[in-house]
Amino acid sequence: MLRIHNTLSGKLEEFHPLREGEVSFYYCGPTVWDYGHIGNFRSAVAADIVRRYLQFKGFKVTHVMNITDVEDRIIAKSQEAGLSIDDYTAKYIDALWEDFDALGCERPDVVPRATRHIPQMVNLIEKLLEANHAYRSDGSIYYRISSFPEYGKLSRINFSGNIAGASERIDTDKYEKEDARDFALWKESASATEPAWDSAIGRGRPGWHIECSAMSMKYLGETFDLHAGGIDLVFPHHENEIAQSEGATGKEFVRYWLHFEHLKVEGETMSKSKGNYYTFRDIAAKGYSPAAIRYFLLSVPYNKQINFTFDALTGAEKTVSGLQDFRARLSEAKTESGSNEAIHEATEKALKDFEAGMDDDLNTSVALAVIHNLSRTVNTALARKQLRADNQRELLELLERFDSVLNIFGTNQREMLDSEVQALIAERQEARRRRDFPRSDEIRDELAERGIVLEDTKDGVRWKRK
RNA sequence: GGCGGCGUAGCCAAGUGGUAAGGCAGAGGUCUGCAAAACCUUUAUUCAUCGGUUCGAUUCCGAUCGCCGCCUCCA
Repeated sequence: MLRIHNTLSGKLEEFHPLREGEVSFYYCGPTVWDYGHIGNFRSAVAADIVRRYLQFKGFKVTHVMNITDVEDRIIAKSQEAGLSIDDYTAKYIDALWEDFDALGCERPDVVPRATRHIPQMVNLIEKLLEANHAYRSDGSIYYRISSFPEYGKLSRINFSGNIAGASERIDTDKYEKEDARDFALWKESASATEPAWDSAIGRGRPGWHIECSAMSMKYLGETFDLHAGGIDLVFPHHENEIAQSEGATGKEFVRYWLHFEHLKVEGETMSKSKGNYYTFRDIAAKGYSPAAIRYFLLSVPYNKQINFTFDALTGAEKTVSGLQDFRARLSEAKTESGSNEAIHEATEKALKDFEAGMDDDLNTSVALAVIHNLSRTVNTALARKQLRADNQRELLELLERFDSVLNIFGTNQREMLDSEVQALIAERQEARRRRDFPRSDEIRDELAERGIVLEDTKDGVRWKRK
């Protein structure tokens, strides 16, 4: 039974979706005004693990990930560049998908964009106005927090305690509001040139929070199972989503809230001013493989801060390559028919332990440890020629299942070597047979320079790309 | 000022009221023509510090120090 930490209750809860066998899952995706920094992808990978593990458990998942493309910063940047919102955000959205795919994240089923859902937002705001949860002030519309007594239930925010240190910042909003805590649902455009939409509630643009309420409702219904995002979204974004959605429908909005912890760099906050700000592309450009980056990002459970260091990434690179070698060795092994009972038991135990770890609030660290332990057991058996055909088949199937969640073993397709390289390998084998080791070493060095690493085994020579 | 998280070997890091998973790096060994890979052995009497509760605490409580986050756009 899967248990997850629900931010709403603050407790570990058994996960039971609304409809048997189906899970509705909304992940608050990125704001597309820049290339995604590595912290964004910590969240994206965490969300991917959530989705994939639910599928592993047999649920049919409807995964919605929004893309925020209406927001003050995007408005400002696109105007600065003299581009429409669509033209300005296009290259960042393309880059997002490239990175997303490189990191092995399964694409969400639905990816709604705020700019494409203005009517739904307007509709929701109208409902809130009717229900007296919202009010007009100048040309803008605000949510009336005093009308929603449960406000604060997700973040457990305590406004009375906040006043002392944070009041200056809360009060600086330039618009006229009844209460400093009230937030904008609809903003009147500041200038005639600013991107804006004409609608029944006036000319303007939506506030940041309303898109998630409107879009999740459209694709997942008024009440849905799982809502995830970075921990920084708890307040105010998710708190406001609850106020908007529950204020408009009178129904429970989300049953389980999941929040992903942040990524630090060398123990510090990542920021451009500190010079430790990295995008996924920066890191990949330094020669680290996307598989290693993915492994690193999922090696620490989602609910813990992860400390990004290049040393750790180098370690992940070696680890991933070891796991991929393991799978290749297993699939290439020549085994005799039958089954080794001890290995069979170890295989079943690994599945059980993997599931137990993941069931415990998606503890990927434990899941990975299970795979490493299995790898050692199986490697030993392979070295001692104790593995039989049934074990081999069973183990390959198990790794396939593990990989349907973690996606770290790589595609493992055997590409063909060009004939020149093949000829060199054959020549080296011949030289070794003649015990002409100077020549065979020469060939090995030459191939290494071409990025092909050779390993001599009892069954012949193996090669892999460096 | 309010609220929350963290501090575990050289590095990354899991975890628990009953005696420290896993990975990387290191050391020794097996195998090998030599390598590589793999395997075996080894690497924290100890979990920031100081107190308390307990038969027993790294795990619970309190204090102290340090780091991180939210309270403002953020993953």
